[in-house]
Amino acid sequence: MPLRIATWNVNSIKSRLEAACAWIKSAAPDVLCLQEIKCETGAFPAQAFEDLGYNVAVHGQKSYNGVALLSKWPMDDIITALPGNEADAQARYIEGVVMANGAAVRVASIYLPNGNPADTEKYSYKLAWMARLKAHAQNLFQHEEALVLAGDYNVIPQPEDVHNPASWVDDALFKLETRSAFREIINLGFTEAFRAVDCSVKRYTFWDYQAGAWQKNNGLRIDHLLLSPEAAMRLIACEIDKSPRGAEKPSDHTPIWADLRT
DNA sequence: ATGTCGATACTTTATCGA
Repeated sequence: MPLRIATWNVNSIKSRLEAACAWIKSAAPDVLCLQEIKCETGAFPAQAFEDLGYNVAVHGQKSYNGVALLSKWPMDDIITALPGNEADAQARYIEGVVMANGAAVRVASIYLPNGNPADTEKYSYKLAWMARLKAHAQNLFQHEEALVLAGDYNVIPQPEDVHNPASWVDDALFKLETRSAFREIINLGFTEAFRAVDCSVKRYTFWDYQAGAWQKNNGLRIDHLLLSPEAAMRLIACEIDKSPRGAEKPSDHTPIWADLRT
């Protein structure tokens, strides 16, 4: 059995608890990285996931942001902040080592800042956060271990990852500066799992709630799994599961998972 | 052109963030 690592921005775990439990039962991920849980750590519905056989690690925050790791396997070395800025109070990062049948895989659940509007301090915060992520990833690379940085990157890597690239050139998710910062992280030696196995276009992980974006397939591919070489050599599949986005009361994101050989 | 959600509070509608 491969090790399945998934990521899903649920846009409030309170609103999505039923959908999350249903998806977990159907996709049976070993690890699920959640973003935008939008609740404080103590308010996270851990019991519901423990009942499904998962260990739970949460870094929550009132109202906004918030990330979590669910793992069928024991987790160790949990860290709940991206190093590099002690003053940053936004809950956007949690990392842990999953002990899967004796083989350790380090997994992070990432909620990278949106950054819009791009002419404000929100965008400089995004770029600073990406620089911190790069620095931290560079440190993690020294371990030469299987490492998966998964989450909502709020980055459209390439024109083929958005329905209408021309209208997104000034957006914080697609600006050249954003894509360049993402590329800098990739260039440390990561493999972006989806593009490693699938070159098809019009493949998205997010569709805005507005303007019939889902019905028209006007989406964005902004949820990614970045694999260290030790993880990438084990990659056997990566798929976007669109079904939760088409269900009742959906998140605006849908899950994406990668299977690693064990 | 607009369109939608979810959380919050001096709440029952407006504001913010996405």
